[in-house]
Amino acid sequence: MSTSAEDLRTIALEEFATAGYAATSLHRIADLAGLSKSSVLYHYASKDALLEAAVAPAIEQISRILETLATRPVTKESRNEFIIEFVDFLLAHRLEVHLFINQGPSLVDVPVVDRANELVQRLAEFFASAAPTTEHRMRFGVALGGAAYMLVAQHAMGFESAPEDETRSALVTILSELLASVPVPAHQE
Amino acid sequence: MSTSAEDLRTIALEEFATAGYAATSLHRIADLAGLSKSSVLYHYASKDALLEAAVAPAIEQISRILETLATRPVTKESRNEFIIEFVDFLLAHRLEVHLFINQGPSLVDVPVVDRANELVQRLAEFFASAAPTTEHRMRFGVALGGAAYMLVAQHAMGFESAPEDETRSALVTILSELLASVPVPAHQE
DNA sequence: ACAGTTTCTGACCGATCGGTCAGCTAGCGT
DNA sequence: ACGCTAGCTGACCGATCGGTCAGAAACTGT
Repeated sequence: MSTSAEDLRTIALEEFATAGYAATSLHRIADLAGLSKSSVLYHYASKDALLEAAVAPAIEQISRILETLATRPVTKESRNEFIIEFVDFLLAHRLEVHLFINQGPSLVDVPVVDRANELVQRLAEFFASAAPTTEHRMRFGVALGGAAYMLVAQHAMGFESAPEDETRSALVTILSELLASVPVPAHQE
Repeated sequence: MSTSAEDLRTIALEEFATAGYAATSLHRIADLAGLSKSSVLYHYASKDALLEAAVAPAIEQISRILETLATRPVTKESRNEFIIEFVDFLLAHRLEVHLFINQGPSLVDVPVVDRANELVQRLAEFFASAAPTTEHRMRFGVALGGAAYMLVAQHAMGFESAPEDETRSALVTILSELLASVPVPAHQE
């Protein structure tokens, strides 16, 4: 098993998410990994392929979460459980989420990003399904975009990153509050 | 008075904010404006200069808002007034804000963007000055990043853009709620 | 009609981009 | 010792990048 391929994925994800996909050259990724540009293209057929490999695990996980979500009925309790699950997902894949949220529209030609955008739409529908008013949809959008922004930009905002569990509980509180007033659909047992 | 220069500013801002600064070429901006790349560089000395010209009005306005903010004492009432003022700023300059929030860290070499980042830090300090806990700071970050995301990505999230006044009132409600629990500093008359 | 200025353009430059290719090097099974 | 493969590299390619420059085109006041 080669560690280089995984190192490249990690490095590329970090750079793509923080500096931007278009602004990150294969040369820079190679330098950060201590390799040559040719070696990067040996492990991954193209820059697109490297991006896909870097974000694939996050896509799979959120896709899995959404599938189990579709089976269970939507109640206040199941939604609160989901928020906790979702926060853990955001914490574990903050770079990928930041990449999707901020660069999604400009990366429409990459298939895996298209799929991510589709998943975000399904998430939005899930939350606003019972009462698709402007405010309810905006609540979800602010929660998602705000969390994604915070998790990678907190150091740029002037305060050092807090311990992980503190961040987690604060995020659960804020997102729960944001989404609490969004009604759940009426359903029969 | 030439309309070309202002057209270029508008077009460049739209492209920089949605497609990304690095991913937007001068050739594309010229095409969208119906001009040649040389003409773009006639009106603006460089790509950086074009970016600076495009975002300068937004910088000046938020800077002015922050100055008047520093003179008045911070109370619950003055903060609620400020939130409304801030929402109107976000609505009027959604593209610029989106650009700062999403691409700020990768554009540190452009002076005007550095100044914008500094202003964001002052805003964060303003809100968390009384109780700089992790949650209070995150509330402001989620509010800012979430609003910036919503205002340009709402069409990408599956629902068409709502009428402006509806968006405005929803945003005021959400941001007020997000920032309501953040205490104001105790002060004497 | 003329000169002067503003606006605009195509040709061109060096640098960098993503990507290809032939070949070097190190390890491993036999 | 041998061949095979995986990992890696520098040289090279066409395309595109931001930017320069000399000059055409259009508009101005006189």
